[in-house]
Amino acid sequence: MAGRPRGVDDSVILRAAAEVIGKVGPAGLTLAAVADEVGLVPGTLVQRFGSKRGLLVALARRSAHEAEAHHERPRQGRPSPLEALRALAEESMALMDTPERFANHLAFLCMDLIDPELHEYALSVHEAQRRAIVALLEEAVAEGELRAGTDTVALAGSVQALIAGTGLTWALDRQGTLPERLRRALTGLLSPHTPSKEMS
Amino acid sequence: MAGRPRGVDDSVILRAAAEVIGKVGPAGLTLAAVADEVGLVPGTLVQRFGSKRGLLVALARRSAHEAEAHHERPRQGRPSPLEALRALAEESMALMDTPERFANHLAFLCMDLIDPELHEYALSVHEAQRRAIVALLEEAVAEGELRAGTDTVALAGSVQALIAGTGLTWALDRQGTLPERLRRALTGLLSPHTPSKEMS
DNA sequence: TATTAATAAATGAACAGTCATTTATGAAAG
DNA sequence: CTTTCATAAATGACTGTTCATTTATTAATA
Repeated sequence: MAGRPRGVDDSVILRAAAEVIGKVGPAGLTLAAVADEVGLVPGTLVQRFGSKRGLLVALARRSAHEAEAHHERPRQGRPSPLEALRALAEESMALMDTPERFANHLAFLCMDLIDPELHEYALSVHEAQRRAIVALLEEAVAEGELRAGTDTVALAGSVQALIAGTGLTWALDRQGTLPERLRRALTGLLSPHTPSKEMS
Repeated sequence: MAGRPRGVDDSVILRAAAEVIGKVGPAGLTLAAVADEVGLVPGTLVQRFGSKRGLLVALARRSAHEAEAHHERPRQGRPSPLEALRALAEESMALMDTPERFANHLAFLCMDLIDPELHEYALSVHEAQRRAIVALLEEAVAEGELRAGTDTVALAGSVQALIAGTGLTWALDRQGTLPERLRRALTGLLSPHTPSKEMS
C-alpha cells in the first residue's frame, strides 16, 4: 500500500509558507517561493494541496488551531486576573512586533479579503481570544479588581480593539516600544481618566 | 502649444483606482481594471503616471492631502470637546463601514507594505489625526471634562489605537453596529471602569 | 480667414516576464 | 509489480510596459 515516502512533511511546507508570507505578504506568496524554501518544485505543491488556495486553507486551519490552543491555556500563576490579561495582551503583541510579523498578522486578520472561505478561521481565533479575555475579566470582577456589574463582554471587545489597534498604530509610527504603549493604553481603558463627576 | 485635451481628468482616474482597490485589494489592482473603469487603455495610464507605481504614489498623495485637510477643520459647534472627539472618531469610522471601504482604508494604512516610499503619506495622515485628537483632549482638560495633568499625547495614542482597532475587529466579527461599538469603547477609555480604590 | 505645422493624448498591437496548473515521465519503496 | 512521490517541461492566462500610429486641439503663417 505504502509507496515512496515523502521527502518533506506537510508541516514544514506550511511553516515555509508562513515564512514566505512574513517576507512578501500574503498576496505576494508564490508557489515557487515556497517550493524553493523546502527544496521542492511548484507543481509538487499543487499535487499535494490540490491548488494554491488549498495550501492557503491548510495554512489558515493550522494557524487557527495553534492560536486557539494557545488561548485555552490556563492562567499560569499570575498574581492577579488583570495582570494575566496584560500578559495575554503582550503575548498577542509578539505577533506584530516586527514589520514582517505585523504584515503576517494583518494578513491573517484579513484573510477573507484574499479568500472568503478563510474568514471562518480568522473569526474562530478572534473568538477564542475573546473568550479568554472575558474569562479573565470575570475573574477580575469576582476578585474585586473591577467594579461589579461591568459588562465584561463589551469590555472584552474594547480590549481586543485596543490590542489590534495598538499593533496597527505602532506599525505606523514606531514611537516608543510596543509593550509600553500597550500597557499604557490598557491601563487607560481599565482605569479612570475623568474627574469624579462622571461625563454624560 | 496645446495638444489634444484629456478625455478624463487625473482625479477621476485616481478615484477609479481607489474604487478598484476597494473591490480587489491593493495588491490585486491592475492597470487594466482601472483603465476599464474610466474608459481608457492600460498603456495610457503608464504614459500619464510614468508607471503603475507612479499611479499608486499619486493616489497616496491625494488621499493624504484629503485626510489632512479633513482633520484640520475646526470643531464645528459641538457642545463639548469630548463630544467633538466622539464625532471625529465616528467620522473616521465612515472610512471603514463597508467591506470595500475597509479594504481601502487598510490598503492605505499598509501602503508601506506595498511600497516603502508610500509610508510617509500614511504617516502624515496618522500624525494629522493625532494632532487633532490632542487638541481636543487639551480643550477637554481646559474645560474640566478631563482630569488636569492628563497626558494628552499618550491618551491620544490610545484613542487612535482604539479607533483603528475597533474598525479592525468589527470588520472581523461584524457584531453590533460600528458607531455603537466605537462609542462604548471610547467611553470605556475615557471614564472609569475600576472601583474608587485605583488599581496599581 | 484658410491652411499648415506643432504638440499632446490616446490607441492597439506586441513584448517579455511571471504565475498556477497540467501532463508525461522517472524513481523509490513495499 | 504496484503504488506513491517527485520531477521536468509545456501550457495558458495574466501582468506591466513599450512602440508606432492615429486623433484632436492650438498656434503660426500666408
